[in-house]
Amino acid sequence: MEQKKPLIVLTGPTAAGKTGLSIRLAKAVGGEIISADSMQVYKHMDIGSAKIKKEEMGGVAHHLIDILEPSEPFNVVIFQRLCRQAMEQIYANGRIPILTGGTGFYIQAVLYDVDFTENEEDTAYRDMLEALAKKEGPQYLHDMLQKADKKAADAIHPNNIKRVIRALEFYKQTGMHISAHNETERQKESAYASAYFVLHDDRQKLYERIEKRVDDMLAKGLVQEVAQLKAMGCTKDMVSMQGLGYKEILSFLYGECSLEEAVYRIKRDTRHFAKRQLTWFKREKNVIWVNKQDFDYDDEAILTFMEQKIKETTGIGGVAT
RNA sequence: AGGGGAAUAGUACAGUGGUAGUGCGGCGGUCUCCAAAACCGUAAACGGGGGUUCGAGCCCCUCUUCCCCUG
Repeated sequence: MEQKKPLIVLTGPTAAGKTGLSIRLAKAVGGEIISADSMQVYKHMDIGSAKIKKEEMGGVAHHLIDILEPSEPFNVVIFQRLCRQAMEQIYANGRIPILTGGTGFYIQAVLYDVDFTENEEDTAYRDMLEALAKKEGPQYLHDMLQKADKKAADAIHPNNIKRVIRALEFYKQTGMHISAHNETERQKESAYASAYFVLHDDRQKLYERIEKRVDDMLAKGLVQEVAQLKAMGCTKDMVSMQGLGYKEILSFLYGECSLEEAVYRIKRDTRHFAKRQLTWFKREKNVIWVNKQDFDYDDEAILTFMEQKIKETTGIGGVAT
């Protein structure tokens, strides 16, 4: 069997401090950073996505940042493909990939080499189901799924139209049950010699930092950034405009709510988002929790701990190349 | 000081004398192609003390607090 290649994952809830730490880690370990972030892939979206600045990179190579126009679609499958390409390149350079970002689903897709059975665009069927859901109600679609894939239907709540549609689509395209497929995929082990770090902090502190960061974003000109995107022709239905901070400010710019209301929603929804991220990471196997409190918020101590763990799990020493 | 009104969950509000509800927030969870998305679940309250009544969040008295009006 082929030897597993090394992969370092550095994740955690939004505003936990991943970005800063990732640079230091990359330098210590001889790594390059791949962003596992569904919004930082987009150009022209710097402030709201808390994107790292060129001058903050400290010479460390970054991948999957600023690679798409906001009008372009993006999803796990695209991410997985691009991420694999980037990793090959990094291995070829004799360096180590460091997956950094808060999108747990994306990390999972790469780490467990999830099979999404790529198939040609079938938006027609999707659109048809969406229209059907609107007309007949969510229960109607769920009933369809009940007949096609009972197990999936039992597992998915009728109101969760997105996943009901995906399950139906999967059945139509492959003739197989997504419930069975998922079960198989779930049993996979990490495809890499990986160290999976989750950076986290006291909930109260995290929430405070989130609120402060949103205020900072506004001070830096988030509204202007979104206004420019709007002027470029960005609309609500684009994947990029579903990002936190973007959909709310867009709504404000369309006169649908006050700025105060928009800011309130950004803060609230970002807090909720951070909570969902934590829930996700709690479920992931083999994660190494890095509680900042336990290290007295000392980055040096955190780094030492991480290097130690990396040596244990991947066999990589701490010597930079 | 006098007159009037209000007091119900963290908050904003419901609640014929008969099992105290709703939204938002909080907390927990699901997730294998829109995931910064979508979805689900849960805890939590009648200001204090008397009285009337089989039974009081609701009626009466009183205390406390808050709001409005008038000197």
